[in-house]
Amino acid sequence: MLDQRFDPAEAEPRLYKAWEDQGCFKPSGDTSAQAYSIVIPPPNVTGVLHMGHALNNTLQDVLIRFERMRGKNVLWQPGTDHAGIATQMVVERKLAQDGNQDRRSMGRDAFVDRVWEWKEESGGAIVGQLKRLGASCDWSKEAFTMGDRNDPDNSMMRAVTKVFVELYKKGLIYRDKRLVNWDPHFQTAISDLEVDQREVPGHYWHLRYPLADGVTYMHPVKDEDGNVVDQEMRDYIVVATSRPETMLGDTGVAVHPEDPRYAGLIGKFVELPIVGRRIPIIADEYADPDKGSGAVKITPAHDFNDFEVGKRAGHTPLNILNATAHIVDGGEADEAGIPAEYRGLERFEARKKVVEAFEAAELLQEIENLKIEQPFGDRSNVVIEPWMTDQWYVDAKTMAEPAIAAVKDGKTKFIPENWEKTYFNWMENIQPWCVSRQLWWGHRIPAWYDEDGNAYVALSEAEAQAEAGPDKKLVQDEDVLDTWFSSALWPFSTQGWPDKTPDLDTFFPTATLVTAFDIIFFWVARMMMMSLEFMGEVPFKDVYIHALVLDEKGQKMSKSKGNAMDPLELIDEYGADALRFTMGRMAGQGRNIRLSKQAVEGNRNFATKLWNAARFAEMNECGAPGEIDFGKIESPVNRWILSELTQCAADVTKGIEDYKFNEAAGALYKFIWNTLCDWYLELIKPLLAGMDDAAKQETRMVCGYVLDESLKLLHPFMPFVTEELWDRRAEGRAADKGFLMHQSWPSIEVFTDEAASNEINWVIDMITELRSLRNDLGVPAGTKLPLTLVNAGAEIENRAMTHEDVLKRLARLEDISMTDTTPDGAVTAVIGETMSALSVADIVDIDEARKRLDKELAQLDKDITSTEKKLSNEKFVSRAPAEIVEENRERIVDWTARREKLKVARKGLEGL
RNA sequence: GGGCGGUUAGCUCAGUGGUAGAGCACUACGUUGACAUCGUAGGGGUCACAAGUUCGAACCUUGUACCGCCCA
Repeated sequence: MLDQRFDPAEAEPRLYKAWEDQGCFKPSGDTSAQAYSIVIPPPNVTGVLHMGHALNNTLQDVLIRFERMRGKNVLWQPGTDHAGIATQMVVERKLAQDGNQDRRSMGRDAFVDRVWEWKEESGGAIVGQLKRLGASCDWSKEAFTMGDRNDPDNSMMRAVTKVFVELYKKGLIYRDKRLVNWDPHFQTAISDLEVDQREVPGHYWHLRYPLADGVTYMHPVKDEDGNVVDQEMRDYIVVATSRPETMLGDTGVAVHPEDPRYAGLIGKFVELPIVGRRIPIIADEYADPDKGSGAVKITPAHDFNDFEVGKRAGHTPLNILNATAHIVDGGEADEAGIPAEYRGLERFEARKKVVEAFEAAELLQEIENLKIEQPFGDRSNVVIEPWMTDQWYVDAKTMAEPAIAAVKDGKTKFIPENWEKTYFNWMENIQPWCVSRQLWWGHRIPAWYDEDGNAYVALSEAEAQAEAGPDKKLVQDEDVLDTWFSSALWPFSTQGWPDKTPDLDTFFPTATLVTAFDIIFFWVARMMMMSLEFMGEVPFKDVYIHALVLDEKGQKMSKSKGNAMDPLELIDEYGADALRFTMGRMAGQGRNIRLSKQAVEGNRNFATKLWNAARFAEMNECGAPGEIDFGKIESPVNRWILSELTQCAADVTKGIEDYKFNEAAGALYKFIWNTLCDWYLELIKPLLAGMDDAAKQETRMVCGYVLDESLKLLHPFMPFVTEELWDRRAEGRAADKGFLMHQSWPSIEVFTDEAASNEINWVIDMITELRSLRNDLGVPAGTKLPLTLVNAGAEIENRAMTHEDVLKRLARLEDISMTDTTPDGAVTAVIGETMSALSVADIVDIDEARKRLDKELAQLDKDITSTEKKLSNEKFVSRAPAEIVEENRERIVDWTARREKLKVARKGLEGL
């Protein structure tokens, strides 16, 4: 006997373990079947499961379980990525907490060992969390972007090295000195995408740069409204900056070539305060006449725009910051002419001191308070500095071309389609991809330098040495590769590439990538580029972009806002099935998900409802019949539920195939709750309790069958409760057929029986309307009333007699009788097409009965009038499709007949 | 500045041209040997606004307003 309710906390771990122990997640290996593969977007090895993961992996698991049941040879490839900065950060922090040496004093090898130890002990917690969610990944193939520490020859490592070397040989990787986003905290370059542009309160300092050589000019003076009222003579030019300390590295001042105010100054010089350097005033369209003073200081070594301006003007960038964002010392400081008291100052200290110096020299014109956009490292939360360094770059522009073409040609499709635009927009404006990072945790760059600084890029040190010649002393590049460089290879590196393996043959390219939009740039684009370059094929046919999970108020969840919901807490409280089904029901295309606890609770209730339906089946000996022959089913209610079931199967299948998860989940919810539980189980109760053994047997069989098929259809969304019920119901099943997750997906052929549907829908309408009438009249819930049908006609009378038990039970009727004349002392109503009289005697509110009829009559009058008007419109009749016109005509007929009967009923109430 | 999306019941959202829907919340009533994590019934909407196309618009077009997000 089933318990009163499902206990997810007990059942879920047990079921997951059973699946895993039996190897249920491995591909079937059936090579005659179509292969279907998904690679998981590898979560950070430092990560913990958040709502985004929960959604992302639920949807993947729905697809995977669905296709597995459809008989495909299915692989869901799991794994984690090594998350260069994040992991290094975690381990460094841990070292500090434990009072150990920092990484620099312990040395590179020892530190990297320490990171591996951390990874093995506490990394990958998220894997266990994915299991709690029910993810049916093939864990025997779990991969890691850094490969296997104990196997230096592992393919994940070799893949990265091979790709780097080959791209270098093709000229698609090169070394260059450019500005990068420099994180002074981690002392590494980071990508644009790891930089958060945040709007913060800041200042514009308006600085006066004195003109050199005694030059003066007339500058317009404006009044409060901005009108020019006067001219004044100036011996300085004003520049505005939010970073005054960078002036130490200024190489010029730019004005717009067509700005009349400064036309005479172009080619003149200013004498840079503090450092005393003479720098030119140049014309460049970058200077915006409407912004600030219209003149802008140029610091090529510390600003991306200035870098370009400086290049155009032929300036040599002057670097004034070191790797920790302190003012330089030594040769570089000498070159820039930086006074001793500024050297070695931290950047914000230097800023303060520069401003003070300008103030003291009466060169500080104004401090404007305003919001400024400032770049922050998304991991370090410190202000990022544009900084000149030598880095390795991938020629992304060249590699993007085939990746753009592949989507244009439809080889890879985005769903929803409009994300293509985002992809194209980014790909078409792609910048060189800086792939080197000044970290220790990651794939070491396979480049060696001789003493003259010549680089040798090779698969191994020995090869590099061979290339350089025996006399050269080589040193390997200190840097590692960007984590995304290795995850870009994920769809094929996880399948054994560069070796030619059966898995690679079978599971590459993958079927679908499931991800959120924010990773299109990070990852999708890069996988496209790398797969096309090295495999000659797109990595996946479909890219399904799902929503973000927001809180109830529609805000992004974040730890700092404190509005984050923990999926594991929700799983603890309501079960993984409830969370998954909630995600599925809300995963409509192109819309974000606002998650609330209430929603999850509602879906937990849905699981309980299903559980109790199974309990009902158990109590009534509705076993597990396996396949049944629809042709032999006789009773209308059973034929009706089979047609509803098959329609549901078709809808669920279509929904998942089209990535319309909400439609699939919605169809299941509606079928199981509103059709199966609310009606079918109620309608069959008299049959199950009745004396007709044949009907009873048939009903038991159909009920059991429908329940089992429902479990199959629901399984991809709610794997645990369905598997548990499948197992608990196994007793009646002919043979042990194993796990539900390995059953065949139901057929999508829809079984229809219009006559049965009409009959059952009549019963349902009858009951609904009688209940509504009783409620409106204020009939006490427990009171049984006699019902009389007046002039109902043979078909209706037959139906009423056939379904007498059900009608009596569900509409609380004393009995049902037929008559030709309206009985006295009864309240009459029109139910369906039938005048019906409920003998309610004095227990009802006759006023309410009249009101009810008046209301309905008024509504009918309105509907009839407006439809008549429509039909009298010649244009409607001539232009609208014939079936629509016909439909409206039929409506009029039906409504008019109903109105006549209502009028009679209303008249009957006059005397009461 | 460029792009994308949204605006439908108190809330969260379905609804791609033909009688406005669901879940939650709310109100009333609870009886039936699956289920109170439940059942039955009910109230509640100028589909943001304006103009247009159409026999007919929540849906198509244009514009406006407001709200998100992405990119620069």
